[in-house]
Amino acid sequence: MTARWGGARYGADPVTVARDLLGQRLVRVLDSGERLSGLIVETEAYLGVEDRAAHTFCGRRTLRVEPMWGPPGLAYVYFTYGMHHCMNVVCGREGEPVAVLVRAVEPVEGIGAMRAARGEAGRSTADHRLCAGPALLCRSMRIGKEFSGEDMRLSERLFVERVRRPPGFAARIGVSPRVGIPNAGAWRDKPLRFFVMGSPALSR
DNA sequence: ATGACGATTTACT
DNA sequence: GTAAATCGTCATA
Repeated sequence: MTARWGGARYGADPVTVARDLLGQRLVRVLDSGERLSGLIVETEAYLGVEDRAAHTFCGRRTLRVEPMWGPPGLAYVYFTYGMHHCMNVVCGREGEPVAVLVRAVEPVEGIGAMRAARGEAGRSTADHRLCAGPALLCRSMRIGKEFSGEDMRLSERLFVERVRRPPGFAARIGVSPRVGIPNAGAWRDKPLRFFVMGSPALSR
């Protein structure tokens, strides 16, 4: 039996959680019982009320972002561009609306089901590209808005499993500015994106 | 009630 | 490289 990742770790600050999630396994269990999973290879930290790029900038608290104000370990899933979903892991202390966006996963289990979930586009997609982007991983792993607020510490259908990182893993972690936030002023350039250097499953 | 805008992806010039 | 797709969410009125 594989141990779950998480517990008190979710309560750390978003930069720490973003780095610690790299190399761990994101698991989605379908209603059929089939497991879809992959190793997390790319994340971004969103720092809450001060962070102009965050949905909770200036303390915004609406129905959509309510999970971010909840206890660490909840999922926050939002819909954007009229067609895409993106998944976050809420972290920090309860009442501190910070989170980590999961941007890319390297598929491990359920690759056939992931490809099927992509529909026509999946046919010509290489395994390592099935979850190479925040909206792609939600589509491939069937993570929709119904998972916003899901408690990943307890859920049987969406959670993170602990993976033993290989020696020297920390040296393979790269850092860069976040993707797709050109209008966030000084926050645009802050080094809050973390990724496994050399992974073929990175976004874009 | 209305208008502007996305924490993106894909297709096309 | 640029642009289209497409609609929920949020701010303004």
